[in-house]
Amino acid sequence: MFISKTSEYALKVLTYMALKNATQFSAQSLYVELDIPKRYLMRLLTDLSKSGFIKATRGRSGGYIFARPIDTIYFSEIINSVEDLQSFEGCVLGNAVCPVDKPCAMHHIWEKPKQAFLETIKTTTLADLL
Amino acid sequence: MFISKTSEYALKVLTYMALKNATQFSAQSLYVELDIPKRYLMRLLTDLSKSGFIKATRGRSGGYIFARPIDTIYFSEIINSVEDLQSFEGCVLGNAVCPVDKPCAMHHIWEKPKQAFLETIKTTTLADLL
DNA sequence: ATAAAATAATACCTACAAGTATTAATTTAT
DNA sequence: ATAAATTAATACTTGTAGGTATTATTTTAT
Ligand code: FES
Ligand code: FES
Repeated sequence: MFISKTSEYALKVLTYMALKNATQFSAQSLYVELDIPKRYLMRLLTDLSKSGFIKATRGRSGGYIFARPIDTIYFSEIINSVEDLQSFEGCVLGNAVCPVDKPCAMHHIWEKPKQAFLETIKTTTLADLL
Repeated sequence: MFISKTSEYALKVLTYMALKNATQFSAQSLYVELDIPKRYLMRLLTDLSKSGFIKATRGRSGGYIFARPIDTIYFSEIINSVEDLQSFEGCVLGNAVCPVDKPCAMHHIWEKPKQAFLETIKTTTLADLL
């Protein structure tokens, strides 16, 4: 499972845009390139727009462009905008946070993969794809 | 998100049993210890039983015991019994597998956390908790 | 024998993520 | 001005993981 389908879509869209280096992307053009249900994609684009990653211009020759320099957009921020990143920080056996005094049975074993994941998404930006 | 709630429950049950070192566990006793909805837990226990991790004995003084030595039970096997481990092996951007010739934009970045996760669950058994 | 205490099977319900449909608003080419 | 091409808003539908309810089966203490 790892991340939600919507996170997957969001990453797909933004990584595509980051690599393609076009000035503007219409929902239609993204739809034909990426394998995401059209209407779902369109709503996602508005969401990503509201979240401040991209900027929409409406109307006949409209579309989306990045709203910020891509070296300021961390993967953690993208994922966090469509699902709760907190669920990754917490305990794998369900505690809201890892209690420092009394960690769960899996705490130690879980530490490495958990940190690898969090560190990767927190220290990597879209620009690192280039 | 990481793993499903059901995986979480399965791990919770089996790690608890592995550490507790009692000869037998009733559904009731597991219910009062672990924070899992009772009926859901009961169904899960039958599932874990069918999967061969534990063995049920019915009747008045029944309950569950491990069906195999716990140093043969890998976390990967537990998770795989309640959700599809394949979804972790595949591409983070949705391809069924990572195409060796043409990996996706995130493939390189994703490699480390992905391997950390898979390696941990594939090389660790319940006995390693002791 | 019978009742109690346990697991098993089956069916149903619920909440939420994922997906779809419809209509509105905005911009620009003509 | 008008129509076309785009994004935005809102509401609805679907699929499925998670959770509940009911009844059946099995075993053992009495
Ligand atoms: S306490 Fe459970 S993972 Fe840290
Ligand atoms: S091809 Fe996407 S993660 Fe490997």
